[in-house]
Amino acid sequence: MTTTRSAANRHNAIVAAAIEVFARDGFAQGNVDEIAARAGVAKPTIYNRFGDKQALFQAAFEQGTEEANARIMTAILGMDVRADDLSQQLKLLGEALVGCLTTEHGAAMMRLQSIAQAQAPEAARHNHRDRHIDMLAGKLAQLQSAGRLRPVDPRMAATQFLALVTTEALILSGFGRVPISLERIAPSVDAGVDTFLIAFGTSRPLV
Amino acid sequence: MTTTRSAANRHNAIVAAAIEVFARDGFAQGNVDEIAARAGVAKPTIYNRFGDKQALFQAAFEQGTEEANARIMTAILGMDVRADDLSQQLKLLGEALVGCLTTEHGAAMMRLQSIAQAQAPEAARHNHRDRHIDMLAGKLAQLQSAGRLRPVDPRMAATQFLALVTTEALILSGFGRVPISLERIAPSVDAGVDTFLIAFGTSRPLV
Amino acid sequence: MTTTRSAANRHNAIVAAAIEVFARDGFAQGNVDEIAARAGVAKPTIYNRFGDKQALFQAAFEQGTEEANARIMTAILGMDVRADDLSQQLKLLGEALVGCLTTEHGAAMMRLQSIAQAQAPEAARHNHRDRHIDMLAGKLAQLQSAGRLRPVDPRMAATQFLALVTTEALILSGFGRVPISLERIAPSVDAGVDTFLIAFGTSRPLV
Amino acid sequence: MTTTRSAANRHNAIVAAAIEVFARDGFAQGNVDEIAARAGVAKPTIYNRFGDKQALFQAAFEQGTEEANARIMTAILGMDVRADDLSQQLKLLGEALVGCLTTEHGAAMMRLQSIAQAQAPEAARHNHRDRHIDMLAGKLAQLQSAGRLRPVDPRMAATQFLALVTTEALILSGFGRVPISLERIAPSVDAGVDTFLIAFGTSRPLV
DNA sequence: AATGAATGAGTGTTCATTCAT
DNA sequence: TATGAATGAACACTCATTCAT
Repeated sequence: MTTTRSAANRHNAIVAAAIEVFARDGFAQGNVDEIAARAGVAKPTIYNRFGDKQALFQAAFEQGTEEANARIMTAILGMDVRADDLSQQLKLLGEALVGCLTTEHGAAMMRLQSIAQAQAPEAARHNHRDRHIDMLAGKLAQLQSAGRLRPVDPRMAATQFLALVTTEALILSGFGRVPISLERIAPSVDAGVDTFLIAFGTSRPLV
Repeated sequence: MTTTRSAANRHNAIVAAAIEVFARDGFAQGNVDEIAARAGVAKPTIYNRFGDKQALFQAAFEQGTEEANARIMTAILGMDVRADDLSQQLKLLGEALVGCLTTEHGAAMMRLQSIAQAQAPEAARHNHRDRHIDMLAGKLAQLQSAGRLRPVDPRMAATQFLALVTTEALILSGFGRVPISLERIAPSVDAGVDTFLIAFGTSRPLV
Repeated sequence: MTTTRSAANRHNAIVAAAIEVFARDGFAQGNVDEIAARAGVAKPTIYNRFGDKQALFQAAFEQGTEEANARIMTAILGMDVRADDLSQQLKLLGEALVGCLTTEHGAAMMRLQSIAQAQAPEAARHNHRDRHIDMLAGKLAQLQSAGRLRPVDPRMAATQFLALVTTEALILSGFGRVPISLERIAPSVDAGVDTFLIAFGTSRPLV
Repeated sequence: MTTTRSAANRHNAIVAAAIEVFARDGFAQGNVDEIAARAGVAKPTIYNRFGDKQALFQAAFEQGTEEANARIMTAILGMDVRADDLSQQLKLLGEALVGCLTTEHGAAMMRLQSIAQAQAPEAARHNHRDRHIDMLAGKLAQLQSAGRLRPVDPRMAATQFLALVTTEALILSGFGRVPISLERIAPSVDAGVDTFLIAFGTSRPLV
């Protein structure tokens, strides 16, 4: 009670600082001193709580991933499968997903993701991508049941949806290094959705 | 003739060693001592020729990229737009492209690519992706002229082709960190081509 | 009380070691590793406390200069302007001043002085020579008031006193590099005082 | 005959470059690469001709000293012991001597001198100071014979003359590091000569 | 539990010097 | 003889990690 900053506060401050620093500088270049300074704690405090640099990274990565994951899940869950304009719904979803990457935090997480890939492959498994695909596949299955999408393997469709819709954003953003505006990326999202609907929709366009 | 190793040999040995080491350990962790040892030269030789670690990385990255680029260009150029079975041609192309990534060298280059992204964004521009898309777009345009693909923007189609066909390989391989077999990835390539042809082909499948 | 070496101890040990090493080897050749070893600390301790080699030199130079300065000030202040034998007083002063240079520490400081001159001219301003001249001028002014020296500009007289009395010692000692004994240098000190008194005294010798 | 630069030319160019570089940067910091570049030769050429860095320094120091010495000797020899105005003659001499230090080359030589003192004490013996004192003593002896100076040990008088006249210039110039103008230093030269004449002249001033 | 200070182990870079031509 | 290229040996400086308090 006397301490102005609770233990949880400290913990969060450290993790937040670690995300910033690791996302900016990578694992090897990320400086524990700077993390401590930004978090407003002494270095040994970090070591007392996290053990070593690798574990600190892990913790930061996991917590950050969790947050990003929650956002993505929310976006997917938010899609209204009963709305009239399916194309628009999918484009909104696509933009929401891409938006998760263009966010400061989202970009940082992408960087952490690729850093983790290089640094601690086992940790990188926590990317939750399978969960996103499952959840999206669930939505697509509903659309199939409603006769609004062709009845193909929903996980495959979900995977390809993500590829069509997000790849360009990933590349343009340099995998999270360069911030990109939604305006810049929207056309490729829309084009991805269009292609997706041609391939998987039930109302075929003229040849 | 008398010297067992010419200057060019040394240069290549250094670059090759740099690619290996940087691809495995990243830029910051990549050890110049080890690069020198692997190349069989003294450390100052590297500094004499390349200036500093960053420039060495740049050189390695550019040369490696050039090689990978050549392979990809060859794969694209090799596609026979007049062959009867378009689907098979595209699948062969897709597998060739994915093969460029599953190669030892290709994987290394992908790792360098993402490292460069983090380390020297301006350098990472040398990834030639636009050239690949242009070249592939050229091929697709030919197919459009022949009435075998719908007449849509060929660059957009090329971009989406690459997304559909290669994304899964990129993700499964952890962006080059984990080697993947062609067998493992072939299904997703084929599925990507199938979807591509449904969306962009002229002979529509049954609904 | 429990720690055998307090922080201040460490600090002093480092500075002392730095003085020794820099005085012997110069700035560029002076090895931080050796300074650390002599001081019985780890190298990073030095860098933590002083920042870099240049700052370490500065600190050593300033502290050493301060000490040498104190000794010289004491010598000047110690001169008794009321003693009967003025010549003897001045010779004692001269020998004391020269003694400050023949000391191990004094010689080291002279070397540091010339090293600093080359290395960090702005730092070398801390040589306090002006203060010595001022203080000596004060003493000479007292002697002038007492009618024991001719009434000329006391700072000029002080400057020339120092030149006459110490120049030979400086040169013989190779500016601090070679230790010289007081016996060896005393004659030139005495001769300097004699000349000084002929020029500035009030009781003229026979021609 | 075919080579545009003779061997002697090369030699001189190297020595000149060495003087510049060593005077500016000291021995340890003086870079052989830069010396070679300034001299327009390859580094091994220097090593072929001089052996090692130390020998190169020695050679540069000796040749430079020789030149400076010649200038000083000329100044001393040029004093007219029969001129009416002795004071003026001595002041001209003093200014000439000080001028040898304010020269670009003279200052460089002073720096080399103190560097040599630190680097190779045995080499520093080549400073010819004793010769200057001898030669000046000879002049003073002539003046004594002519009854224009009191008959005291001429070497001692010469030594004190140099001290009185040049010390201030040495100090103000930071031993050659800072260029000083003759105007700035002339007063102290004149004052030194005045004091010298009071102490050693035969026509006494009023008390 | 938190910290100021210390440290061992490295790492990029430089430079005098030497081969090979 | 002159040189382009190579190298061994250092060295300043950093940083994750740990003591002592």
